Order: sequence, then C-alpha cells, then structure tokens
Amino acid sequence: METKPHPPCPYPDVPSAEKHAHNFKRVRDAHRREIVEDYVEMIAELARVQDDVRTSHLAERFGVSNATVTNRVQRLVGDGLIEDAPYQPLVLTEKGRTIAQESRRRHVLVRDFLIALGVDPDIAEADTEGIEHHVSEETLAAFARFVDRGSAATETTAI
Amino acid sequence: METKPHPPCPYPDVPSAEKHAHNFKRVRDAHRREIVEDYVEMIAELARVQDDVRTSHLAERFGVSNATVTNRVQRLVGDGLIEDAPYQPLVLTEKGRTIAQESRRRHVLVRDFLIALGVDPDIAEADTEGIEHHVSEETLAAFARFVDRGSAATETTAI
DNA sequence: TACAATATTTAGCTTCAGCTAAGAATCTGA
DNA sequence: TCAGATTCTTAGCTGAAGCTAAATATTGTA
Ligand SMILES: [Mn+2]
Ligand SMILES: [Mn+2]
Ligand SMILES: [Mn+2]
Ligand SMILES: [Mn+2]
Repeated sequence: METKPHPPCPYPDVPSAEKHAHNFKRVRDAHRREIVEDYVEMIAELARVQDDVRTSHLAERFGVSNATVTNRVQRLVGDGLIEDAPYQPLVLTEKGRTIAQESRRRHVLVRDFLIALGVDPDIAEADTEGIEHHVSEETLAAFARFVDRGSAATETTAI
Repeated sequence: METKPHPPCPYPDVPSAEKHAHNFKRVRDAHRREIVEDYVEMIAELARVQDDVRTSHLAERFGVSNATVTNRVQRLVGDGLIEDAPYQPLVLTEKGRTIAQESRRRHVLVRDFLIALGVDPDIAEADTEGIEHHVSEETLAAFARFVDRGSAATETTAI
C-alpha cells in the first residue's frame, strides 16, 4: 500500500527568505520585460489587420500619449526590435518578430485557458494582459494540458 | 437539439481599441497597487511566525535594500496602513490588516489553484507572486470552483 | 557607564514610464 | 502649389522604485 497521494496541499505558508527574495526578483524582471513584450506583440497583431502600424495607433491601443509611445519605440529601436525610420510606419525586425511570436503564443494560451476554465471571454482577455508576463513555462504547460484535455473531451462527446 | 456547446473558442483576435486601452489601464493600476499589497501581506505573514517585523526583515524577504524598504514603508504610513514609529517594529493598522487579509486570500487561492492544476508547488508559489495582482474576482471564482471540484473528487475517490 | 556593533533612516543619485506643450514633418484639398 | 490639418518628435517635467554612502539611533557587553 502507498501513502495517500495528496493530503490537502501541505505547502508551507512562509517560504524561506531566499526563495521569497528570488520570487520577488523574478516579478521585477517580468515587469521590466513587460513593455517590450506588449509593444512587439501589438505591432505584430495590428500588422495582421491593417496596412500601416503607426505610433498613434499604439498610443490609442495602449491608452497613453503619442509622446510616450515615441519614447518607448525609440528604446525598442535601440534594442534592435523595430526598424528605424522617423515618421514612418513601425516594422519589426527579425528579432522583434521572434519575441512577438513568443509573446503572442503565451497570450493566446493564457486567454484560451481562462476561457476553457469558464471565465467570460472579455474578462479572460482583460486578465490575460497582466497575467501573461508572470506565467512560467511549467505553468503554461499545465494550462495547455488543461485546454487539450477539454477539447479532447468535447470531441469525444461530440461523436 | 441545441447548438454545439463550444465551437473552438471564437474569441476575436484583436479587441476593439477601447477594450484594449481599458485592459492596459487596468494592468497599470494593478502595478500601482502591487507594492502596497505585497508589503502589508508580508508584514502580516511574518507577524504570524515571529515576534517583531522589522524593515530589515522586509528588505531580506523582498531582496531590496534597507533604504528602499524605509521609503516604501513611509508611504504606507502616509496611506494609513502601518503605524508610525521610527526605529520601531512594523505594525499594521486596521485598514492595513484588511488589505493584508484580502491580498493573502488571493495569494493562497491562486497558489492552491496552480498546485491543484498540477504545477510544482515551488513554481506555483513563484508564479503566484506576480499573477495574484492581475486576477479579477471572476477569474478567482473560477479558480475556486476548480479547486473545490478537485478536492470533492479526491474525497469521493478516497472512500 | 561607555563603547562597539548593529539597525535604521536620510541624502542624493539613477532609471523608467508617464505627462503636456511646442516644434517639425507630412499629407490633403482648394 | 501651398495653407491648414494632421501626425510625429522633441523638450522638459513628475513620480515611482530602486541604489549606495553617510548619519543617527539602539542594543549589548566589558
Ligand atoms: Mn500584457
Ligand atoms: Mn505585473
Ligand atoms: Mn505579489
Ligand atoms: Mn503575495
């Protein structure tokens, strides 16, 4: 006989100081990456549904001023994620497209997971905008398993 | 006969500009609340397992300098969440305890949800530190349903 | 008690993300 | 074509969160 598989979650209430510090540093790192990820993802998404992507489009989408977008974009140009060209439409570099793709993958997966869990799609989309930057690959894999399981069940039931 | 219950998630790829802007503003609001929530939650947690809570304890836990903690704490004192008393242990006000309790509830629920989903407890704890600030009450409720369903199933199976 | 060690705060700096206002470039229509 | 409207960038500001180094307060011990 084995010991019981899962006595109700005996995770300690207070992690060690080292783990705590490490976790909070990870959050701060995620926050530093957040703007980069949101910007390249947004540029890639808008490029799919309209001909030009302009700083003014991003300003409208993010709900910030044009000047703010120009400043952020200049940093992304410096990081080699956007092509440089003043007064011109925004175009992602190869590197930018790669990050956009990874970001988009996470975004869609988190959102679809929440929807599969029963969350209203609009609320799922809203929550995802923040959550997406804080999910590890491991958690993302668990989300994917859940979504797959659900759709497999649907197919099975649908026969 | 009814229409199929869930054709594979027809959520539009690009939300309207208004929704987009609203969602990003919500994320920025959450980021402004984040330090407040983490600080009062940490003070409340440490108070449960040790006699004094000092700025140096918070500095160690958050992985930041003592000076940073002193500055943040002074703002929380100004917000009426921590009792004022230089060189003294940190004590939450009634208001501070209330926010700590709400924050703790969310933290534990998110963490236990991830664990219930099959995520390793240490990774769940780490991801939770960021995610907790971005989950709406609706999503939290869905998390709670899932956790309850799981533990109910376990009890049933365990007979 | 006095002095050294430790803990805490203050001073002064950096970087980041936001803003408004003003200037420069582009586009459009008479 | 060129004047006005629009779009984009620049300049210069604020506030938040972090840092180090120096000053100050507390504590513990000889
Ligand atoms: Mn986002
Ligand atoms: Mn966040
Ligand atoms: Mn947190
Ligand atoms: Mn927390």
